[in-house]
Amino acid sequence: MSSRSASPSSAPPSSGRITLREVARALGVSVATVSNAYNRPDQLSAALRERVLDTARTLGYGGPDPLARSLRRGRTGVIGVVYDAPLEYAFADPAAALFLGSLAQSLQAASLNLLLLASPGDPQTDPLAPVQGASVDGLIVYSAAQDSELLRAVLARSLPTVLVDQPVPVDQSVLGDQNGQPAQDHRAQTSGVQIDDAGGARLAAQHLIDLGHTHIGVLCLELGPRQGGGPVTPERERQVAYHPTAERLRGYREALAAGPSGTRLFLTEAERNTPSDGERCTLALLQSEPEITALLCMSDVLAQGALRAAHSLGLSVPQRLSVIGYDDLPGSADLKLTTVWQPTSEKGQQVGEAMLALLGGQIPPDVRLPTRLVVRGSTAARPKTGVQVNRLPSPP
Amino acid sequence: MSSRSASPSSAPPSSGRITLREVARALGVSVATVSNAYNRPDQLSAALRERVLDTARTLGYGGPDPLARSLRRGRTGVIGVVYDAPLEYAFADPAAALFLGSLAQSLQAASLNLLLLASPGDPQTDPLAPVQGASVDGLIVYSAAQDSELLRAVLARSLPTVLVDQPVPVDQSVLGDQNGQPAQDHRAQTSGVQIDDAGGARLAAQHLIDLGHTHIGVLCLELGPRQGGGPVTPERERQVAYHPTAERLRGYREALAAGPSGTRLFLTEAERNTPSDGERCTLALLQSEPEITALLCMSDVLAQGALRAAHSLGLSVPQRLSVIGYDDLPGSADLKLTTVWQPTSEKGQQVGEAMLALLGGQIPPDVRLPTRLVVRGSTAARPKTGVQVNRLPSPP
DNA sequence: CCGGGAATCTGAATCGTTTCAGATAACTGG
DNA sequence: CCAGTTATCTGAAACGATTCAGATTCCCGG
Repeated sequence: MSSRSASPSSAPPSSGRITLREVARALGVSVATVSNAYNRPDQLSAALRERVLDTARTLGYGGPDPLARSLRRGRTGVIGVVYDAPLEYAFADPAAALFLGSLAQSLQAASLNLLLLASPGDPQTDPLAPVQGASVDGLIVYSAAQDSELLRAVLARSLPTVLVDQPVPVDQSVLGDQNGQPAQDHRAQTSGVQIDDAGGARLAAQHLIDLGHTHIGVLCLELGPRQGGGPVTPERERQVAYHPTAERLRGYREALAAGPSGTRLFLTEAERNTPSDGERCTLALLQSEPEITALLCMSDVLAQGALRAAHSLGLSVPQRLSVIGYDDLPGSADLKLTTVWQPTSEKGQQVGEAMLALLGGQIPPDVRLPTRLVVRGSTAARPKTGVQVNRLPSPP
Repeated sequence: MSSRSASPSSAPPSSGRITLREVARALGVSVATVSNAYNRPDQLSAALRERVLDTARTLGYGGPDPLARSLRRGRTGVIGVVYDAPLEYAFADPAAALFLGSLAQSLQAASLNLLLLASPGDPQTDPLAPVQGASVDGLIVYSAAQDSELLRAVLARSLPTVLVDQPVPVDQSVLGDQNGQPAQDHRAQTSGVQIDDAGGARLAAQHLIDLGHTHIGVLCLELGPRQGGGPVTPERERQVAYHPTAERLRGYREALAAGPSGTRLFLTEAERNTPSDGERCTLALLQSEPEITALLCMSDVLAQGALRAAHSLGLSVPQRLSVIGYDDLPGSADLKLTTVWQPTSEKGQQVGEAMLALLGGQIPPDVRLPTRLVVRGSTAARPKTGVQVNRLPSPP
């Protein structure tokens, strides 16, 4: 009724996706006006705006292309989460899931979405490509080996970056371009959030020592990327690349050093952080070191496997074998697992807030969150008897 | 030594982020050449390419901007996953995590990354914004209420889309623009992957009926978005918006209809899919319907809560109370939970492959995967005695 | 010495927006 | 009726790349 004009120019806009320009042309207005109809309603009359939106709908135009908009505006509304293992591992780990959940929540408040950036398992493709090619406003590194190419690639992007459970490297060491170029001070854009990994580990080991255990098995998380697991040689221990693993190990050793001199640690490395790997490691470890009466596990997930192994070996927990985990997952209380609690959700929130601060141009201070020992039913005093765990039934 | 020229034009490129153009200018070559140095090494001499890359490094240029590249190329390398609840829920649900993991894996093979698109819990912000504003090559809908705005927004983007556990709506009903505009045939870009939800549910209910149970409680997943939980009225049941919930309910009812006429179902709806909600619901349900001897749970997570509740009430499972779950999570075997297995990982893989096919211009057929009943130790015949579960101790 | 083909490199259009700096028109009060 | 606002709308320059269609140069056999 009201609109008199409709199709002044009859230039065939052809097929394909409709653009702002075509809407503008169809109405005989400028593209700026159409853009304004979407982004700044106050810049045009309500009537015209209505007509624009109507025409857009009729033409099947779904609004400004997000990509072009991002390019022009300089912001994408996306934060990348870097994970240096195949992504399915991330989801398989409840602690990671919990962390990501709370991270996502705190970022969502600022309308930011998470882009999952994982190293492909496939050795064909370049593991750095995702990080280098991602359109993001910021990066969060959830786990990367110290001094790794991946970490370097992240910092090279000079984006706001938050490092989780990992120290922020000093400039020179990590960005050592042989040609002395300063390569931007990435430190100004980078912040760190960590937990007291070593402290928690120390408490755990101390607990076992206090209970009188002298032969303690340690189920380690991966020491470095893609290696394979198994007994840990001193040499391998020296090369530990993952910071949390290194710290927890350090904590264990510190407690040991402070305890009675006869106590010994038997290290084994899980190939992956899964219950079945924990189970496998436990079986192997107990087989080769039958005097072990307690297990320090670097995650509740591994501990769960240890419990399973103990069960299948007929070793009662905690009477014959004490088991202690790390993380304190939601399900661990049900298992009566003694473990080291860490504020996983709060960590996610802190990381989110640090990112928000960085995006806002501030430089938030590094955060360090506490850990705590939660004693439940999976630990007890070292069995009094002559400790003959020997002659294990071979696993079925 | 070799390079003779270095800085012909001395126009100050000023500060900020370095661009392709500035690298080109510094070298005195065209931008096309610099671009080719990165994207088509065969288009320039190795020597020049080396010089280009060197200069780029010196200047601190980190390679072509992903955003601009995506705009020009028309591909982003990102697939959006739409989840119509706050994201922290997604991560809290092991089944979702499992699914996402395998999905991510299958997409990673094609160098595609996952962008998590969740409805913000905050009612302030537009829940459609993430979907409308995401720069993606395709969308995967993990859970959305039927006929919802969200689903409409997804389809309106006319991108390759895969609907998970949800029927693909027919054109007209969902895209009914009042002005008869056809609005693109989105069906050609949309594919579906589902499981036999109803079938699995039927088996579960049948199992309980076969065991002689006549008063069966049902712990439902959310029937619709943001509601609140509690006993399910017939009216509410009619409005169930989530497809899996509807289907499972249908399966339960079908088995019931085929069984002895005295059997009754007592429905209650969990507010969220968490163990503690399952526990809460179970307590409430048993309180109000003490004759219940068996529980059908729509997820293993809820079942886990049910087990916890039973434990705290002193009801032994399965002697006094049978519990049956849905999903068959990795941890459920440990709990001896009888449950309905679904191929969660395969589902993720199928969804990934369907997306790949769509991106490749094909139209993959809809997929429907089977479910199976896994009988473990949490179900048994209905207790013979006069079933006096009455006089429950009030929860502490 | 010449025509033709390969090897290199460049100009300019394009991707689809946003936004700044006006231009035009309409209204205000004096 | 005019200067000064205010309300609307537009032109054109970014944003940072990719890519197609040449333009040059070089090399080679004839």
